[in-house]
Amino acid sequence: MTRENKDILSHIERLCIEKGLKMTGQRRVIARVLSQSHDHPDVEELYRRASRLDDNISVATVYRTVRLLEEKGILEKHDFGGGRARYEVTEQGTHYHLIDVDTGKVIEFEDPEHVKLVQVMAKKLGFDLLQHRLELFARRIQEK
Amino acid sequence: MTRENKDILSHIERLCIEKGLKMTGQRRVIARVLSQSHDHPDVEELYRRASRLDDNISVATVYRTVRLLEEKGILEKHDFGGGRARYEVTEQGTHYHLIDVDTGKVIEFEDPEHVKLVQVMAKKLGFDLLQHRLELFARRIQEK
DNA sequence: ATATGTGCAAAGTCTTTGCTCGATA
DNA sequence: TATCGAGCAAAGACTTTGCACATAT
Repeated sequence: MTRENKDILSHIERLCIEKGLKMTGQRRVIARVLSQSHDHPDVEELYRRASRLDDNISVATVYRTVRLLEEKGILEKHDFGGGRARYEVTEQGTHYHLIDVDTGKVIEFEDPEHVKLVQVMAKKLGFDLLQHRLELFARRIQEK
Repeated sequence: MTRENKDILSHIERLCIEKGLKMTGQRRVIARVLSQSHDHPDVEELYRRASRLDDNISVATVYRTVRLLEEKGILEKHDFGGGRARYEVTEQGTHYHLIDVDTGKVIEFEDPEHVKLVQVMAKKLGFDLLQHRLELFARRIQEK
């Protein structure tokens, strides 16, 4: 990889370095792609985006990298149906997903009250909550 | 299939008949297995349980049957991680899952208030809620 | 220099499907 | 009997992995 565009580290690249990961050219590209992605791409899509920046990347590497980043807590893996895993950069603070069943688009939203609520739910069942997910499958309200 | 044990229809078999499904011996067995299962088995496990009752069943048929029953609304498909789909009989009234991360066990619970709450959430975002899922990943509280 | 990452293609999982035979309504 | 289901094995879709080579630290 050349030096151009390298002085500015992407957000994810910084996180990778903090975690002590060896930064290869491929990982830098994938990190950059992830930093610029504000949706929930699957591996195939990440591979497509990464290849646009650098065609020296194999899909196997994308698979290996997302797994690595997930283990490091940098990425989150989701299953929104459709058979392929989808990824997004871990954000601080829980957020939820509403999936538009007609378009497949995912809308994110937060609800701090709900976060407290589910902790109480778990406690009532005798558990300490580690993680949770709330997913709404819905259809846009028709306005005529 | 012989007549033995046939006079008593299982709960699921009754539902299948109501939906107008052709009841083959295999479907009857799978229906019986499902009626007796109060957990969240995957296809492999259903196949194992069905084979115990009748070894004339192929795993392909189990796949075809769970898909059919899911389409008919008799079964629900879940993804609790682990790569394979897991099934449970549809119950009236939404319920939620708490997954014990140490044992993998799934605890079901209901919360009618929460059902209303998420409908409001969706509405605020401009959507009509079709389905939703809430899953808690948690660890049993230590008492010493 | 050494440990680790990558590409490629093969293999692994889970699931679906084409075809022929068999069973249900 | 005509239609639909089942078994079997092959194919599909997504993901992982073994091996030889390349690269970061």
